Amino acid sequence: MAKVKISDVAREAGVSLGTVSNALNHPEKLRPETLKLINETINRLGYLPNQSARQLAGGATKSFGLVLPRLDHGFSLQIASGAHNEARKHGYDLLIANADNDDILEDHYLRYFMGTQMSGVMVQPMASPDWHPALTKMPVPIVHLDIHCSEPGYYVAADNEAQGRIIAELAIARGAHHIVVVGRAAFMQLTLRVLGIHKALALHPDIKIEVIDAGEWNTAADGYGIGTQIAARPADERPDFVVGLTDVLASGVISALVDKGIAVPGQVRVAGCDGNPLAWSGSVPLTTVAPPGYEIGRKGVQLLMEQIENKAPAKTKHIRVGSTARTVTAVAAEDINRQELVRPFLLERASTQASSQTDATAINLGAYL
Amino acid sequence: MAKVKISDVAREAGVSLGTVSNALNHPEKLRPETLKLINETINRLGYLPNQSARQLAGGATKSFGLVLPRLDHGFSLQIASGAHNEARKHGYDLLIANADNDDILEDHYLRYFMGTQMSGVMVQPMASPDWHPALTKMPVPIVHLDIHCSEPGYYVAADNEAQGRIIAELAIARGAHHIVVVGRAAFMQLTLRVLGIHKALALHPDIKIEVIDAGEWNTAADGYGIGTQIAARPADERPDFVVGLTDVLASGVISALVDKGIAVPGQVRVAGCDGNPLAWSGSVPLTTVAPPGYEIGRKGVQLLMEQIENKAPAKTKHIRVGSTARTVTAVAAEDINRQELVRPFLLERASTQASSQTDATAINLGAYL
DNA sequence: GCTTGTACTTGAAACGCATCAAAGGGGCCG
DNA sequence: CGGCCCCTTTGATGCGTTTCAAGTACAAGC
Repeated sequence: MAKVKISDVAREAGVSLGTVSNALNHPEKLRPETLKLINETINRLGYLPNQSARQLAGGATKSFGLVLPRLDHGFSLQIASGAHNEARKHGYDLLIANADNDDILEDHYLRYFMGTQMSGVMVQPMASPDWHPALTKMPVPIVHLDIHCSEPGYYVAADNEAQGRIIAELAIARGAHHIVVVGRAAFMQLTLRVLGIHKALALHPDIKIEVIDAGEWNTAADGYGIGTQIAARPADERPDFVVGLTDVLASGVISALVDKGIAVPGQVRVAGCDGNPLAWSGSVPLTTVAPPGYEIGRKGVQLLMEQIENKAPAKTKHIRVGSTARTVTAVAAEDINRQELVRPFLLERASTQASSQTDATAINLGAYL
Repeated sequence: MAKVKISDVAREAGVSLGTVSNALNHPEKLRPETLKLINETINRLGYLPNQSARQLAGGATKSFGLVLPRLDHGFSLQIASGAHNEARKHGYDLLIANADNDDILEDHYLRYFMGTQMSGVMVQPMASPDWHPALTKMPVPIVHLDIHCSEPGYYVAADNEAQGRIIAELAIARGAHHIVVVGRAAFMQLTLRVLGIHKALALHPDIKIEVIDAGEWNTAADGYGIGTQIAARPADERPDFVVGLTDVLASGVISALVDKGIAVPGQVRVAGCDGNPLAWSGSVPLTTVAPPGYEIGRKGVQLLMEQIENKAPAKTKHIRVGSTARTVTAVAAEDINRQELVRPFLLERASTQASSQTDATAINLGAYL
């Protein structure tokens, strides 16, 4: 089953090689009947252009590459979705690679994309702030997502500090006196969230704050452990507000509390960070601050386009998405709707009910807060 | 910022073009010192091999393409995850494209992948049973996922009929007298589920069964509508068991019932199909039959490998995954754990509690059934 | 010193296509 | 009928690699 090449089509159709090429790339240049003849021949022979050859001969391809650390994280999916839509809008393809939480693989795919004459590449890097400056210097536009660092380059990230602030303000608004933050700030993103919380609480010295490490991976089980521990405390040492640095942690905490007979949100309120639909499962609806993944993906592609279109683009550009409370909410909620990532319909119900109740700066998805 | 090419490296390192190529592809052929010199030069210049040229000159690449209808569907993600792991195991890359529920895009990406000298391509096609036989004839191994049809080719799919049977048996085991199936069997997969249910119930003529169309898209809102309608019935016309053809539908039904004051599972039990974590959100834990997405992805890659390695592979091969109750459960549960798609930890708890209670053939994720 | 063998290295050819300067064909005008 | 212009088609050239037959250098063996 030898591959059909352009010259086969040309011979079969009785035209020249260049004409077939034109039929593919500049159909408007051909006489309609010639075009039709060629297209028929193409279909008849089952011809498929060799992309490698096209790219080699023609230069850059109209496609972007996106390297994600995992595919099963809602945030990454939102990024992918936003990037995809924006890319299509500009007529570009988007190819996605899963680095599977592996630095080596991430690097591998990144180089692969850059070597494939992609018009641009985006990464949501693993937690390495000093991420491969070598790759940034390559002659391929690259945008880093969900990360900020001081290296020159293009970055789009959620304002994690603002997320912390929002959560803290939520706690304050709910009259919290004793807040426990659960999770290990293993990544810059998480550190910033904690920082935001602290900053917001600095104005309220009367509120007691405690940060509890939950183990290396911030799993639901870790959260459950901490939750159990909290439940075991005498009532007066128990916090009235728990913040999970991730939704998954918060989810574990809630389960533990409920299991131990502590009412949520009756006795203890719990909130998370991430807007991670995968953590909102089971009996654990969660109030959360969602970083605008969709928007980050979109902005990323826009930055790529900017680099492509401007001959001499800025060397560095940092974009922080959702730096204000209102933006975080609005964008995130809109995203989720748009993507049908979570029961949009229930979301709708919830927001209708909640709208008059408070100017909540977080998405309230359930009745737990 | 002109791109560095292999000839630049060669000149700079004072060796010939072919030697640099060897350094990249057959390092064992070079004298260690030459290799070192070349590698240093490569790093110094920031050389990145042009993949297009490599592929053009060298033939197939060790990578697979996977075209998915959506990225935000848990099932597709499981497929991606399984395919990814299996591909890496064989030393192949996996590139993913999002067809965004668009036939045109699906076709586009498919052709793109085939034209990129991919070693093989996999699709989870939109619901077109007579899917593009033209592409099947291309000289690139292709595997269709989650679909069966009579065209020759390679297929891996969940046994949807078995899923229906499992749900029905579950209902029977729970002592159901009146079952309502909610959803429009718009796709073959859904039709098969309904068929499975009917077949299983054929042995129980005493059980009343009703199928209610829920509108074109089987949304949560559709489910909510049906749920409301069911709730409005006089108690004796109300079913005691509702099956959502998808989890999303079931999720909507539960919400409606609960909103209207009907106890779930007290008065009405509800089950879904899909194993879709995204539907298990909020206050809607769900018993569901999960098709083994991870396994389907894995098997798909295996079929690809089979086609690649055998010179004269079978023309057609259909694989049905999870045709027995036990398999469906085991694989799915294992998957979910492996991928941390849903709070694996809670799953663990649930299964511990449930284990002695019944030989449930479905994943029981909550207390609702 | 010559041969044979070993261990690397060389560079031309080919991969399949897009491009573009040039050629071809036909209509229109004078 | 000739000249001109426009529309369409042609095909040689080059894209950056890999490959592989041919070449080089050096060592060992006779």
